[in-house]
Amino acid sequence: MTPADLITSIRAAVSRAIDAGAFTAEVPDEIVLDRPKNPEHGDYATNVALRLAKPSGKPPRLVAEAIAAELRQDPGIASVDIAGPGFLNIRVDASSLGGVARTVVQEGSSYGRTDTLAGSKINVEFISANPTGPLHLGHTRWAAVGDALARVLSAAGADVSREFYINDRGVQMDAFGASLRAAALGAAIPDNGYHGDYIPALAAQIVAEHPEILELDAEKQVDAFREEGYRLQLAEQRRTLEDFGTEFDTWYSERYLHTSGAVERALDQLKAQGHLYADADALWLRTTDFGDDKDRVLLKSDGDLTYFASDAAYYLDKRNRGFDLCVYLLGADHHGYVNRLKAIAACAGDDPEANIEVLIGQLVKILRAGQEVRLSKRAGEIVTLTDFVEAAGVDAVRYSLSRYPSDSPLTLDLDLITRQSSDNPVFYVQYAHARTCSVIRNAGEVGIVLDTFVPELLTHETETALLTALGDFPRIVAQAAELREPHRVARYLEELAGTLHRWYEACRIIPRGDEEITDLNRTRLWLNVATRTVLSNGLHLLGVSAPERM
RNA sequence: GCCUCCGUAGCUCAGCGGAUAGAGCAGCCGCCUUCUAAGCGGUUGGUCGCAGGUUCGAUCCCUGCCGGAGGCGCCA
Repeated sequence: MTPADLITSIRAAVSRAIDAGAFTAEVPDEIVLDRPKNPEHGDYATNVALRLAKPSGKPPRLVAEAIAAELRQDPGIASVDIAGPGFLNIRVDASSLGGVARTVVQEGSSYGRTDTLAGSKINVEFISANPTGPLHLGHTRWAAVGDALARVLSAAGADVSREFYINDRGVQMDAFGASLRAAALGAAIPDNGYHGDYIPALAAQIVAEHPEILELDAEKQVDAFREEGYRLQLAEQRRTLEDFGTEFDTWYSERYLHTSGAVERALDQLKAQGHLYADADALWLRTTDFGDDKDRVLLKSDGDLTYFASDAAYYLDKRNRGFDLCVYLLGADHHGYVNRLKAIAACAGDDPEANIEVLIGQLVKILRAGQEVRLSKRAGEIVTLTDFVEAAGVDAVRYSLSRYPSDSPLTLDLDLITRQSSDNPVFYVQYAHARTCSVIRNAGEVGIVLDTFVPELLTHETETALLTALGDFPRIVAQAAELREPHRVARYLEELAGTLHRWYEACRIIPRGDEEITDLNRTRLWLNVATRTVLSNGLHLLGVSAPERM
């Protein structure tokens, strides 16, 4: 009996109690099933009686009694107790609970997938860096969390597309070209230019590959440096992200928005919706109609389109490509964009609550030897994704960033997350996985096979705990998707790893010495395999490897 | 001034209205002849920023205040 099965049983019990006239109320749409913190309270608990007390006008405990009486009729339910103001504490009988292990093993790598978001087509846009330099710490957070979010949304049944918006248009590109040219010629980098260490190296590479660039006149030279630098930096970003395990379905160029006519189409569409107006020779979008604090310029009086015009066109282009929901993952410095992006959706006639969602990633700081590693150009300590991965490894970086909600500021201790010990949650979870794999190998050597499964033998308290934890996984994944909080998967895995370790200490899977193989050994092997499956599926959702040996 | 996020153990942080508020680290004490000790058990540590409100019940929701981070351009 999985938690979903139990909810079905509870709903049926509520329905029968109502039909029997015990109280009058509607059967609730949603029934909340909890895992009590204190295992003595039962395997599961529900507050459904407390919820129904008010609408039915009956005391909570009376409602609870009526539901409990019905629920006890259900085969598979061992006991139902009423506690406190009217909680139902439920114990599932061992053979029924043990069935979770079989379900997990049978479903294998698809265990945890649900259809809670089935039918929705979601565009997840993240990182979207300028192609003018290396990816830094802020990008790294989204490279990990955005990718994990996309995986979690997919697991919940959504049709997900990952997208990287290339900011390849605008004055920062010219500043980039001018900086490269200056570096190549040994001149001073312009004040508004790029001062990173990578600039001279990149300039030298461009000159080496295209010596003829030095023959061009100044203006053409800036253009040429800009375009070559763009090409190389974009390739570098793609390679870096690929090595990090984050791949995109679409790399979308801002320039393409303009060359493809998407911007004109967007202006036409917004005009048709009646939210455009002209003032002081500029063209404005009346975003204040929809919660923005000021209207925004689309076309400047000098005839240039603003970045905001690209934003509007880009959003509409995504919608025209068939996405029901556009998710934007932005850095904390962009949080002022939330209202205006939502206003774009509203101005276009969309529902800003349903079609667009903006998540803000707060700042990440890194401590090394107790000191903050600063983003300082002068000190040469620019923290790039590559630096971070070199220092800690892909798994540790991805996991460390994925186990926190992205909307809270984060401080990571480099010394801690690079330590290969239990201090480090990623190793704790990976070790649990490796341990289950080791048991599977040893079981194979002694000849234990999964031919017999006797769930009622799984009666130890650590086995009950492990089974209920395994049963939670699909709900955790669905919740992580719904709330856009992949960190819930990481926290769950840490709990599960601890539950596995405690079981492993308490219960032997493989017989000692020359003891005979019993059904208990075989059945425990099922539980071990089920746990391995969930640890592996969960780590996969975070883009972290699940090693078989450590 | 306005907007967003944050304030929970010495530190880093979980906890989308439920029971005695949790984890890891740091500190202290134990457990390896047999399935991975990268593990397990025990122990120390809290006015959940403050004050009201809503509720059977608030760390969680609402209001105000205090403190911290960030954002408020015909820049990109």
